[in-house]
Parts: sequence; C-alpha cells; structure tokens
Amino acid sequence: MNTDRVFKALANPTRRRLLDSLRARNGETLGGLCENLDMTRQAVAQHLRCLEDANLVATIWQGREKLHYLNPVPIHEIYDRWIAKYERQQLQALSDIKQLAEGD
Amino acid sequence: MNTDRVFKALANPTRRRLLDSLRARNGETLGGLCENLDMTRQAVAQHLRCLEDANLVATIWQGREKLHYLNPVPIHEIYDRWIAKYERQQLQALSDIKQLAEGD
DNA sequence: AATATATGCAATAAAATGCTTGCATGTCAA
DNA sequence: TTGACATGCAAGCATTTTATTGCATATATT
Repeated sequence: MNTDRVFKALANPTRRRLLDSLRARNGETLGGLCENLDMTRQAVAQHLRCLEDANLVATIWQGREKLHYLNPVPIHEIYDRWIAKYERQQLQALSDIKQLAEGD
Repeated sequence: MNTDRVFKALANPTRRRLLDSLRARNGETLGGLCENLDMTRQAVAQHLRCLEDANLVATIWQGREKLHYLNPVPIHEIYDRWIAKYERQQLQALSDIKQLAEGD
C-alpha cells in the first residue's frame, strides 16, 4: 500500500463524497457519480483516477460504461497501521496534557 | 471537529512524521522536532500550526519553549465517523467486485 | 452507416501548498 | 543589561492540485 497516496486521496472533500456515493450505491458509472457533483465530468474522472491510483476504488468496464467499486482495504490498513497505535495512547496522552496544564 | 482540516493535515508525510515523533516523545519543543527533519525551523513551525489547527496537536508554553502534545481524539473520531462504516461493508464490497469480474 | 452516448486524453489557468529568507519579539543566563 | 536562544510573523517563489475547455476514441442505437 502507498500510504501517502491513500492519505492524499482522502484529503479532498469531493473524493470523500465520491467514496460516500459508492458506499451508498456500489458499482456506479462515471456519469452517475457526476450527477451529485457540481463540476465537469472530466474533473470527476480525475478525482476517480486519483482514488483508483490509491487503490480505494476498483473499476470494471462493462461495454462503454466504467463501473466503480469501493475497495475498503486501504482504509482498513490505514486504521491498522496508523490509527490504532494512536488510540492506544489516547488516555495517557490526554492526562499528560492535563497534568502539565495544571502544573503552575 | 473539522473533518477536512484533519484529513488535510494527515495528507502530508512531514506532518505524519511529526505526529510519529510526538508519539515517541510527547511534549517535544519546536527545536527538538526540527532535529529529525531536513527543512528550516520555520517550515516545521508551519506544519505544526497546521496540526494545531486540525486539533491534532495541543501546545503549552513553558517559558520561551513551546511544548507539543499529541491529541489523538480527532484521529479516533475520524475512525468512528468515517472509517468504521467502511469496514462494515468490506467483505460485501469485495465479493461484489469478484462476482462481477468473473461474471463474463 | 450515421448519430448519440460514455469515456479518455491533453493543454491550460487558477488556486492552494510547501518551503525559503529576513526580520521581530520575548525569555533566559552571564 | 547585554547577548544568546526559542519562537513568531510575513513576503515571495516554486510546485502541486483542482478545475476547465476542446478534441479523440469506442460502444451503443436507429
């Protein structure tokens, strides 16, 4: 997994909306995904390519239509490798801050 | 929580390294955090401000030093509100894709 | 075969980002 | 009180990102 690509892909609100759309309706076409968004088809296609490059979306051609499917694996991997280890320290870190803040 | 700010903050490898540094050594000063990074102090300070704006880092002044503390809450919230719901569908989505790919 | 539909590709323009340099401010220490 | 240290502020520049426009290609429909 390319961590940086995944984080960068997630850093854009339009791309997060696209992932949400696919969560609601997996297998959508480019045209279908455009309907919710206020920008050109080409712009949406670029966002989708970005999501594909990050491996967050997989595509299948069906005739002249390109179907888009959510791939939740990279998001899960980010959680495993990156977020979970922060959660473990959560309470410790917070109490550290409080102690220092009240320290003088 | 400002979701967009948090995602944008996480989208930069230097800022992720800073969070990692704080995970290893919570309460570091700006100067200390600079030592691992190959850029000017001012650049690091800008990254830290970005992390502060995203509420990922909390700071406390101690004399002329500014101490930086990791705040894991936004990361946890992102997991809760944004990642967990993707995980739930993980297996379903993957099998959908496989079925379609093998479909003809 | 001709036309409409779904998408791709590429050049650009505008905006955001990342980093630098230079100077200012506040705190510590001799 | 003077000089060193830790940080802040701000302007400028290069790069990246986001979106647009225009044209090309491939599939479907009539």
